[in-house]
Amino acid sequence: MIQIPTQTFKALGDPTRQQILGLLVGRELTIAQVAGHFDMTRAGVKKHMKILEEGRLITVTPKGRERLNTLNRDGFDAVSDWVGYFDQFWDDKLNALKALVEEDMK
Amino acid sequence: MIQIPTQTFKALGDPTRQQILGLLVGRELTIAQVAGHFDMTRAGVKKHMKILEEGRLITVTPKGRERLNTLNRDGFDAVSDWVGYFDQFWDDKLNALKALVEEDMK
DNA sequence: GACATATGATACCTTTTAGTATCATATTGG
DNA sequence: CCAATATGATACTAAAAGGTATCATATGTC
Repeated sequence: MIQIPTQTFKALGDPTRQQILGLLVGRELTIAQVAGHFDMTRAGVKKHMKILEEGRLITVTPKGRERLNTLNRDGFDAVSDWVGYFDQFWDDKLNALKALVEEDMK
Repeated sequence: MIQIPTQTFKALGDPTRQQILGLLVGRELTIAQVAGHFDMTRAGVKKHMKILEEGRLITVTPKGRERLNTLNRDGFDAVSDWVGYFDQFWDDKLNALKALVEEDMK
Protein backbone atom coordinates (compact mmCIF):
# COMPACT_ATOMS: atom_id res chain seq x y z
CA MET A 1 0.00 0.00 0.00
CA ILE A 2 1.00 3.57 -0.33
CA GLN A 3 1.40 6.35 2.19
CA ILE A 4 -1.27 9.00 1.62
CA PRO A 5 0.13 12.52 2.07
CA THR A 6 -3.11 14.03 3.38
CA GLN A 7 -1.36 16.98 5.04
CA THR A 8 0.42 17.74 1.80
CA PHE A 9 -2.80 17.70 -0.19
CA LYS A 10 -4.43 19.86 2.46
CA ALA A 11 -1.60 22.36 2.14
CA LEU A 12 -1.99 22.37 -1.64
CA GLY A 13 -5.75 22.88 -1.56
CA ASP A 14 -5.53 26.63 -1.00
CA PRO A 15 -4.88 29.22 -3.71
CA THR A 16 -2.79 31.47 -1.46
CA ARG A 17 -0.46 28.62 -0.58
CA GLN A 18 -0.22 27.65 -4.22
CA GLN A 19 0.88 31.20 -5.02
CA ILE A 20 3.46 31.10 -2.24
CA LEU A 21 4.95 27.96 -3.76
CA GLY A 22 5.09 29.75 -7.08
CA LEU A 23 7.01 32.61 -5.48
CA LEU A 24 9.54 30.18 -4.05
CA VAL A 25 10.36 28.50 -7.36
CA GLY A 26 14.07 28.97 -7.87
CA ARG A 27 14.69 31.28 -4.92
CA GLU A 28 14.53 31.53 -1.16
CA LEU A 29 12.45 34.22 0.52
CA THR A 30 11.80 35.41 4.06
CA ILE A 31 8.26 35.50 5.38
CA ALA A 32 8.28 39.28 5.16
CA GLN A 33 9.28 39.10 1.50
CA VAL A 34 6.52 36.60 0.77
CA ALA A 35 4.02 38.76 2.64
CA GLY A 36 5.04 41.68 0.44
CA HIS A 37 3.36 39.94 -2.48
CA PHE A 38 0.02 39.63 -0.74
CA ASP A 39 -2.64 41.94 0.64
CA MET A 40 -2.39 40.14 3.95
CA THR A 41 -0.60 40.60 7.26
CA ARG A 42 2.70 38.84 7.92
CA ALA A 43 1.02 36.82 10.65
CA GLY A 44 -1.49 35.51 8.14
CA VAL A 45 1.24 34.50 5.73
CA LYS A 46 3.16 32.91 8.58
CA LYS A 47 0.25 30.55 9.22
CA HIS A 48 0.25 29.47 5.60
CA MET A 49 3.99 28.87 5.77
CA LYS A 50 3.52 26.63 8.79
CA ILE A 51 0.95 24.53 6.93
CA LEU A 52 3.23 24.31 3.89
CA GLU A 53 6.07 23.19 6.17
CA GLU A 54 3.86 20.54 7.80
CA GLY A 55 3.04 19.31 4.32
CA ARG A 56 6.80 19.06 3.69
CA LEU A 57 6.47 21.44 0.75
CA ILE A 58 8.93 23.97 2.15
CA THR A 59 11.83 24.01 4.61
CA VAL A 60 12.92 26.87 6.82
CA THR A 61 16.57 27.70 7.37
CA PRO A 62 17.50 30.16 10.13
CA LYS A 63 20.02 32.75 9.02
CA GLY A 64 20.70 35.39 11.63
CA ARG A 65 17.43 37.00 12.52
CA GLU A 66 15.91 35.88 9.24
CA ARG A 67 14.34 32.57 8.25
CA LEU A 68 14.84 31.61 4.66
CA ASN A 69 12.02 29.58 3.13
CA THR A 70 12.75 27.23 0.24
CA LEU A 71 10.84 24.55 -1.61
CA ASN A 72 11.16 21.08 -0.13
CA ARG A 73 11.16 18.21 -2.57
CA ASP A 74 9.76 15.71 -0.03
CA GLY A 75 6.15 16.87 -0.32
CA PHE A 76 6.30 16.98 -4.10
CA ASP A 77 7.77 13.51 -4.24
CA ALA A 78 5.02 12.24 -1.95
CA VAL A 79 2.39 13.57 -4.34
CA SER A 80 4.25 12.07 -7.27
CA ASP A 81 4.38 8.66 -5.59
CA TRP A 82 0.71 8.81 -4.70
CA VAL A 83 -0.42 9.66 -8.20
CA GLY A 84 1.93 6.99 -9.52
CA TYR A 85 0.01 4.39 -7.60
CA PHE A 86 -3.13 5.29 -9.50
CA ASP A 87 -1.26 5.49 -12.80
CA GLN A 88 -0.59 1.82 -12.37
CA PHE A 89 -4.30 1.26 -11.87
CA TRP A 90 -5.14 3.08 -15.09
CA ASP A 91 -2.57 0.99 -16.95
CA ASP A 92 -4.09 -2.18 -15.54
CA LYS A 93 -7.52 -1.08 -16.66
CA LEU A 94 -6.27 -0.30 -20.13
CA ASN A 95 -4.59 -3.68 -20.30
CA ALA A 96 -7.79 -5.37 -19.17
CA LEU A 97 -9.74 -3.47 -21.80
CA LYS A 98 -7.19 -4.35 -24.44
CA ALA A 99 -7.36 -8.02 -23.49
CA LEU A 100 -11.14 -7.88 -23.71
CA VAL A 101 -11.05 -6.35 -27.16
CA GLU A 102 -8.55 -8.90 -28.41
CA GLU A 103 -10.64 -11.68 -26.93
CA ASP A 104 -13.59 -10.28 -28.81
CA MET A 105 -11.73 -10.30 -32.12
CA LYS A 106 -10.93 -13.98 -32.09
CA MET B 1 2.34 28.16 -17.19
CA ILE B 2 0.40 25.32 -15.75
CA GLN B 3 -3.19 25.00 -14.64
CA ILE B 4 -3.35 24.55 -10.86
CA PRO B 5 -6.00 22.00 -9.87
CA THR B 6 -6.85 23.65 -6.54
CA GLN B 7 -10.26 22.01 -6.32
CA THR B 8 -8.68 18.64 -6.91
CA PHE B 9 -6.13 19.16 -4.16
CA LYS B 10 -8.88 20.39 -1.87
CA ALA B 11 -10.83 17.22 -2.54
CA LEU B 12 -7.76 15.11 -1.81
CA GLY B 13 -6.97 16.86 1.46
CA ASP B 14 -9.50 14.91 3.49
CA PRO B 15 -8.98 11.37 4.84
CA THR B 16 -12.61 10.35 4.29
CA ARG B 17 -12.47 11.30 0.63
CA GLN B 18 -9.15 9.49 0.28
CA GLN B 19 -10.80 6.37 1.64
CA ILE B 20 -13.69 6.76 -0.76
CA LEU B 21 -11.26 6.87 -3.67
CA GLY B 22 -9.67 3.71 -2.32
CA LEU B 23 -13.07 2.01 -2.29
CA LEU B 24 -13.64 2.94 -5.92
CA VAL B 25 -10.40 1.45 -7.21
CA GLY B 26 -11.39 -1.11 -9.81
CA ARG B 27 -15.14 -0.97 -9.22
CA GLU B 28 -18.17 1.27 -9.35
CA LEU B 29 -20.32 1.85 -6.29
CA THR B 30 -23.53 3.68 -5.46
CA ILE B 31 -23.53 6.32 -2.75
CA ALA B 32 -25.43 3.97 -0.47
CA GLN B 33 -22.77 1.30 -0.95
CA VAL B 34 -20.00 3.76 -0.19
CA ALA B 35 -21.86 4.99 2.88
CA GLY B 36 -22.04 1.39 4.09
CA HIS B 37 -18.30 1.52 4.69
CA PHE B 38 -18.47 4.56 6.94
CA ASP B 39 -19.97 5.49 10.27
CA MET B 40 -21.65 8.40 8.62
CA THR B 41 -25.04 9.24 7.12
CA ARG B 42 -25.61 8.90 3.40
CA ALA B 43 -26.14 12.65 3.18
CA GLY B 44 -22.68 13.20 4.65
CA VAL B 45 -21.11 10.84 2.14
CA LYS B 46 -23.06 12.50 -0.63
CA LYS B 47 -21.37 15.82 0.18
CA HIS B 48 -17.96 14.23 -0.09
CA MET B 49 -18.92 12.69 -3.42
CA LYS B 50 -19.92 16.08 -4.74
CA ILE B 51 -16.55 17.54 -3.79
CA LEU B 52 -14.76 14.59 -5.38
CA GLU B 53 -16.79 15.13 -8.53
CA GLU B 54 -15.96 18.85 -8.59
CA GLY B 55 -12.30 17.86 -8.29
CA ARG B 56 -12.82 15.61 -11.34
CA LEU B 57 -11.73 12.60 -9.31
CA ILE B 58 -14.95 10.68 -9.89
CA THR B 59 -17.75 10.61 -12.42
CA VAL B 60 -21.38 9.74 -11.79
CA THR B 61 -23.39 7.64 -14.23
CA PRO B 62 -27.17 7.41 -13.77
CA LYS B 63 -28.50 3.88 -14.08
CA GLY B 64 -32.18 3.57 -13.33
CA ARG B 65 -32.74 4.92 -9.85
CA GLU B 66 -29.10 4.38 -8.98
CA ARG B 67 -26.05 6.56 -9.65
CA LEU B 68 -22.86 4.63 -10.19
CA ASN B 69 -19.69 6.38 -9.02
CA THR B 70 -16.39 5.58 -10.69
CA LEU B 71 -12.89 7.03 -10.63
CA ASN B 72 -12.25 9.79 -13.14
CA ARG B 73 -8.81 9.95 -14.59
CA ASP B 74 -9.00 13.71 -15.27
CA GLY B 75 -8.28 14.79 -11.70
CA PHE B 76 -5.44 12.34 -11.34
CA ASP B 77 -3.90 13.50 -14.57
CA ALA B 78 -4.18 17.11 -13.44
CA VAL B 79 -2.21 16.29 -10.30
CA SER B 80 0.32 14.40 -12.35
CA ASP B 81 0.80 17.33 -14.70
CA TRP B 82 1.13 19.76 -11.84
CA VAL B 83 3.77 17.75 -10.02
CA GLY B 84 5.52 17.25 -13.35
CA TYR B 85 5.99 20.97 -13.64
CA PHE B 86 7.96 20.99 -10.42
CA ASP B 87 9.87 17.87 -11.41
CA GLN B 88 11.29 19.92 -14.21
CA PHE B 89 12.35 22.53 -11.69
CA TRP B 90 14.16 19.94 -9.56
CA ASP B 91 15.94 18.66 -12.64
CA ASP B 92 17.01 22.18 -13.54
CA LYS B 93 18.33 22.70 -10.04
CA LEU B 94 20.27 19.44 -10.17
CA ASN B 95 21.71 20.41 -13.53
CA ALA B 96 22.73 23.79 -12.18
CA LEU B 97 24.35 22.12 -9.21
CA LYS B 98 26.10 19.64 -11.47
CA ALA B 99 27.40 22.46 -13.66
CA LEU B 100 28.66 24.25 -10.58
CA VAL B 101 30.51 21.20 -9.33
CA GLU B 102 32.10 20.55 -12.70
CA GLU B 103 33.10 24.18 -12.92
CA ASP B 104 34.73 23.81 -9.54
CA MET B 105 36.74 20.76 -10.64
CA LYS B 106 38.42 22.54 -13.49
C1' DG C 1 -51.87 2.77 -8.25
C1' DA C 2 -49.39 1.82 -3.95
C1' DC C 3 -45.28 0.94 -1.65
C1' DA C 4 -40.36 0.32 -1.05
C1' DT C 5 -35.87 2.02 -2.45
C1' DA C 6 -32.23 5.14 -4.12
C1' DT C 7 -31.20 9.54 -4.39
C1' DG C 8 -31.35 14.99 -4.23
C1' DA C 9 -31.91 19.19 -1.53
C1' DT C 10 -32.37 22.14 2.30
C1' DA C 11 -31.88 23.87 6.94
C1' DC C 12 -29.27 23.59 10.87
C1' DC C 13 -25.37 22.73 14.21
C1' DT C 14 -20.48 22.23 15.37
C1' DT C 15 -15.70 22.38 14.36
C1' DT C 16 -11.82 24.17 11.44
C1' DT C 17 -9.72 27.43 9.05
C1' DA C 18 -8.35 32.08 7.23
C1' DG C 19 -7.21 36.26 8.82
C1' DT C 20 -6.25 40.34 12.12
C1' DA C 21 -4.44 42.61 16.16
C1' DT C 22 -1.27 42.58 19.63
C1' DC C 23 2.59 41.53 22.41
C1' DA C 24 6.96 39.03 23.34
C1' DT C 25 11.62 37.56 21.76
C1' DA C 26 15.97 37.53 19.18
C1' DT C 27 19.47 39.69 16.21
C1' DT C 28 21.99 43.49 13.81
C1' DG C 29 24.28 48.07 13.92
C1' DG C 30 25.76 52.26 15.88
C1' DC D 1 23.46 49.49 25.65
C1' DC D 2 19.74 51.09 22.60
C1' DA D 3 17.00 51.25 18.61
C1' DA D 4 15.44 49.14 14.49
C1' DT D 5 14.21 44.86 12.26
C1' DA D 6 12.66 40.12 11.60
C1' DT D 7 10.24 36.86 13.56
C1' DG D 8 7.24 33.83 17.02
C1' DA D 9 3.04 33.30 19.73
C1' DT D 10 -1.41 34.08 21.56
C1' DA D 11 -6.19 35.55 21.67
C1' DC D 12 -9.96 36.75 18.96
C1' DT D 13 -13.45 37.15 14.87
C1' DA D 14 -15.68 35.69 10.60
C1' DA D 15 -16.32 32.43 7.20
C1' DA D 16 -16.05 27.78 5.46
C1' DA D 17 -16.33 22.82 6.03
C1' DG D 18 -17.88 18.33 8.08
C1' DG D 19 -21.86 16.23 9.57
C1' DT D 20 -26.98 15.25 10.88
C1' DA D 21 -31.94 15.46 10.36
C1' DT D 22 -35.60 15.93 7.44
C1' DC D 23 -38.37 16.25 3.44
C1' DA D 24 -39.07 15.96 -1.58
C1' DT D 25 -38.53 13.42 -5.95
C1' DA D 26 -37.79 9.59 -9.13
C1' DT D 27 -37.66 4.67 -10.21
C1' DG D 28 -38.64 -0.36 -9.72
C1' DT D 29 -42.02 -3.94 -8.17
C1' DC D 30 -46.27 -5.98 -6.95
